[in-house]
Amino acid sequence: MCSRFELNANSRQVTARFNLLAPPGMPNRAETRPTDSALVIGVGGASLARWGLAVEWDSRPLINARSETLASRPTFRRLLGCRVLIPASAWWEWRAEGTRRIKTKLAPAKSGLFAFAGLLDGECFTMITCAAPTELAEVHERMPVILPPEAEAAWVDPAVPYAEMAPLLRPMAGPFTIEAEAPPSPVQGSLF
DNA sequence: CCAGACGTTGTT
DNA sequence: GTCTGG
DNA sequence: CCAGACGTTGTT
DNA sequence: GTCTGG
Repeated sequence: MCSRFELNANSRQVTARFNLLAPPGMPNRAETRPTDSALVIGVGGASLARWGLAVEWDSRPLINARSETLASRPTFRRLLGCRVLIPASAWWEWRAEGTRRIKTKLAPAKSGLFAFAGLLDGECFTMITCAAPTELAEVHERMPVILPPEAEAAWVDPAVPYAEMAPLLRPMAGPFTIEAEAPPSPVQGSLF
């Protein structure tokens, strides 16, 4: 599921939206993929972290954590107090249509920045997922957890027990904008 | 980052 | 070799 | 002891 | 590498 997202904003906009004390250094690109650096906001403010936890049994980064089970997974359990916000403006899923996969850009219809729920492990982070609501299920059955803005401060506060935060890990209410992106064009068209 | 696809016709 | 998706 | 999981997503 | 189940 979510293996790509966007933060289409500048440092000043992020500072204002998340009440930061100082403008953060921003990622090089708006579009973030696994292992890329992304902006994360924790109890100590904003910083850059790599997307995906390193695990011993797979060379690929562990980019998602299921909300339904993360409290019982040893890999994530130790991180339940290292909660971070991941500022974003949209994310992508791939809708299966026969054998084709249609890249689809998703965002809350109410425009503006929002925050995914993440867990930080040193310099790497993972993104928490939940079931997708009906409106999005036809695109993809899962989605990243988007926190209600009023819960963002508590989410990053390690003094707040995880048990109080767990109820937040559920599908965001819509509506959403859903934009299918143009299928990739051939690198070289036919000559005639 | 890395594994897997990358295409179609016609049909095992 | 390059692109795509997880 | 030792094979298999360990985590996700999507699904042969 | 470490943990778990048979």
